[in-house]
Order: sequence, then C-alpha cells, then structure tokens
Amino acid sequence: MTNKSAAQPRRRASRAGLPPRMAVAVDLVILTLREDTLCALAIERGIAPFRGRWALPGGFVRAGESLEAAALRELEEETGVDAARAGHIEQLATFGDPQRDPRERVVSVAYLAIVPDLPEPRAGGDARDARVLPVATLLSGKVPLAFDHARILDAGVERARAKLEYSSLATHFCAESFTIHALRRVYEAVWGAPLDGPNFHRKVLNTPGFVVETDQMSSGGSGRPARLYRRGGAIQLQPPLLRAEPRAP
Amino acid sequence: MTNKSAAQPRRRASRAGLPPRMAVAVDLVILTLREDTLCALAIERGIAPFRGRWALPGGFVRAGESLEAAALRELEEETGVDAARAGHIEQLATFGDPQRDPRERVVSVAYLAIVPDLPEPRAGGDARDARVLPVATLLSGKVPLAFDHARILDAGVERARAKLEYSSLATHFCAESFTIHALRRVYEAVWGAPLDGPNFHRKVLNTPGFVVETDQMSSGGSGRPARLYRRGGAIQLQPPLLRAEPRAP
DNA sequence: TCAAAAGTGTTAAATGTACACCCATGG
DNA sequence: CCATGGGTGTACATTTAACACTTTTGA
Repeated sequence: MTNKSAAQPRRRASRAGLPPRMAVAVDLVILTLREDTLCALAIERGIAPFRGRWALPGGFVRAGESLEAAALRELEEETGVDAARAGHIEQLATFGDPQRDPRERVVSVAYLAIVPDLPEPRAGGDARDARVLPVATLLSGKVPLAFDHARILDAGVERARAKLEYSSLATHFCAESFTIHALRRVYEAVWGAPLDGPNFHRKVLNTPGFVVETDQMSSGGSGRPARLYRRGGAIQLQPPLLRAEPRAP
Repeated sequence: MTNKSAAQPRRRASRAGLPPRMAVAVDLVILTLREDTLCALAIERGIAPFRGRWALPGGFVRAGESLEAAALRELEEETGVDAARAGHIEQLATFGDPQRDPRERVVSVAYLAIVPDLPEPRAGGDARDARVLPVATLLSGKVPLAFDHARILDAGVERARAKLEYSSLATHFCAESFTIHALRRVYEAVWGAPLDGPNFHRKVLNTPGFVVETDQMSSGGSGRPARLYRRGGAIQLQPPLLRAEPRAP
C-alpha cells in the first residue's frame, strides 16, 4: 500500500524482524540547595570520550534491572544516598539522538532526584572528581558539559521549577522538619525571585496537606524562633502556589 | 535475582564492562475526538505475543533513527498522517520493566500524539485490525490491553488532561479553524465535566495568544453562526484555564 | 414563532497583593 | 534596646462563578 515494502532492502536485520540492539543508560539530575543556591551534582570524567569534561552522573542499565532500579543504584553509587534518604526521584525524559554518544548508539533515560543536604560527593569509578556545583554555573556555557548533558540538566531544572508550583516537591529539598521560612527560601532559590514572606506563610498553611505542624520550634538563629513543620501527605497542591509575576500597572 | 540471570550466563559482556544491548521501541498514544468522546487508536495484534489482544501502535527504533523520527514514522505507517498534519506529538515516558515483553528485554519510549479528525485506520503489517476506540472502553479493563499498554495509555490521557489546563494543547484536537464552542467540547470531553459556556468564551478570548480571530463564521449548524478562530502562537497559557471543581458550600 | 446556539452583562464571593504592625529572641 | 526574623491584620484590586439576558440563525 505504501512504497515501504518496495523501497526497503534496508537493513537485513530489520527485514528479518530482528530489531537493532542498543545500549541503554540512565543519567541523573541530582538537585540540592547549598547556601540558598540551586546546585547539581557533576562528575569530572576520567575516561574518553569527553575526558576531563564535566558530566551528569549516570551509567548503563544492567540486564534484568529496571530503569528505576538503575537510577537508584547510580544515585547511591555516586552520593551514598540510599532510596530511603533520597527526597524524591522521578523519570524526566529519554534522549536517544543517534549521535549523542560518539562511541555507539546509547539511549539515555534521564531521572530527576531531589536530595536534601547532599553530602560532599566522592569521586570514584570513572570519575576524576565529583562536585556539587551551582546550576547557573553548569548552564552558563563556560564549563561545557559532556554529551547532551546540558540539555538534560536544563530539562531537570525546568521540571523542578514547574513542579514547585503545583506539587509538594519543594519540601523534598528540606530536611525532615523545617520552618516555613526555609521552605520559602527553596522557592526563591529555584525560581530565582523573591516572594512576600507573610503571604507565602499563609498560603502554605492554607494549602491542605502541604505541611503539618509539629510541636517543636527552631532554635539558635537570630530573631524569633519559628515553628517547625513536616511534609504533609499531599502530592499535588490545590490551589497551586502561584509563581508571582509582578503585574504591570 | 530473577530466574532470568540464572537462565542467561549473565552476558559475559557485562562483566567485561560492556553494557548489555536491548531492543528499543516506540509506542504511540494517538488521541482524537469522535463525536465528543475521547478516543485512541488501537491495534489488534495478529502475531504472538498477545495475539488477538488490543495494543497501542508502535514498533522498533531503527539503527541511526532518532526516537522522534521513529515515532513520526510509526504515526504515518499506522494512520497515514504525516508530521505536518499531526496536530502535536511529544515524548511521554519510557517503560523499561525487564519483564514487560515476554520475548526479550524491550525498552519502550512512549509518545503522545494528538490528531484532529483521525482518518479510519488501515490494518496492516502485524495488525489484524485497527480501530479508533473510546479511551473509556480501552481503560475499563473489559478489553485487556497487551504488554503494559494500559499503563502507557493511562499516562497519555493523564498528560493530555493536565496539559489542557496550562497549554494550548486543546486546539490541536480541532481542525485548522474552529469555533469557541468546539474548543469547549474538547475540554469537556477530555476532562469529562461540563464547563460554563459564557465564562469559557471570555476566558479563552482573554488569554493572550490562545486563539486568533478570523473573518469567517461557521455555517450550517442550528443556531446562531459562530465566529471561527485559529490557533494562536501561545504554547503556555497565562493565566491557565482552570479545571472547575464545584466548590463545597 | 420556536428551539438552539452565540455572545454580553452583572453581581456576589473568593482570592491575591501589598504592606503596616506587633511578637520573641540574641547580641 | 535594637536588629532580625516570625507571624497576624487589613484594605484594596482582581478574578471567578453563576446565571439572566439579548442576538441570530434554521426549522
């Protein structure tokens, strides 16, 4: 019916019904907050290709291993953070350009992980060095990333920005208990814009399931001690926290 | 861990540092509207495994072919709709459970396509039959889908529902020019809830870039002729069209 | 003239925004 | 007693939701 069957002597394997096999990898965008700055874990590659360049942590999926399991395994290998301590992990997108790896065809499934208080990473395996660097630095273009990792990182940051608005993702940047102020600093760091403190406070408390009060108070800092909260059960926020866009007068 | 690694000598390749190779497929959730009902294209499988069961259209990615190109090729093969006529196509998620295909390890990258006025599909290739069926039927469980395709379809429908709210996706269900009423019927079909006509009308017109007026009017139907509009340039809607949730009094 | 759909007006309620102001703590 | 951040109050602007009402067509 189409020209297809005629025009296709094309890859004998395919005609025989056997699909080509490809390597499948997972790459991780691991986000955390360091001094009110949005940061990601980056690896300095110790082997070719892109030796000496910064890259996202990742590795190949093993036979019999699910994609999610591979992502969690890589997360633990690179950071020492196990599934329980990881605040949040979700699949981001899949990158499969035929040229994205100069060695051979590699399809990479990217995952986004949020980790509170990411420990100083250990270089190991194929990595010459491993560091938690500001996202702004990594995306500035001054430190070109290996492969298509700049696009992957960008997708991860965009996903995080979008999800703060309508999900409880922000709480995963915080330790188990946190002040409303700390939560606000997460929003301000990820969105890169200041928010009104009083209104933010009310909005968070009026969003059912977002946070739950504890009977503890913060201590030590300057100023009045603040109440500590824990993550509530809500996954989606209704109504969403709006990303304030200053209105034109 | 599973009986699988025992059955295989665990691919010596993997121990030598060479990653295992896997087949990579694309599967398509192709949504359209038929008589105000959200429908998806389904294929009745003519070959094992799952012979005789309904499945989503899809196929293996070829060597040297990008994922997106594979998705567009499958879309055209199964529906005759080329990239230009497809309203919208986007990557949805990747499904890679080791057991999802009983033959061998297949990682499937799912795509979501929206096509206005999907033509009656032609069965061909490995398909015994091809039909446009209501999503509600396919997800009801009465017609079990092959592989993990119920999960994929569900993810596609959920993505479409969510994106109607904050993107101009709904316009891609419509022909090139359409009335505001037709656009509203898209929202009502996908969300499964009625919307207030007058308020919807204003909201659409007040959302910059959502639709642009033409100088033509609809003809033929009963009632007053309506103005026709085209898709505007906006991708994201600001403010979003809210999914009306009847308020508890 | 009636039914059906298009489109405009109107109003009460809910929400968002900006900022004044009091509270509790450490220096 | 002052700086710092925590938290509440409040007034105003904006948005939303509900629905009455007018317009324009085909039957």
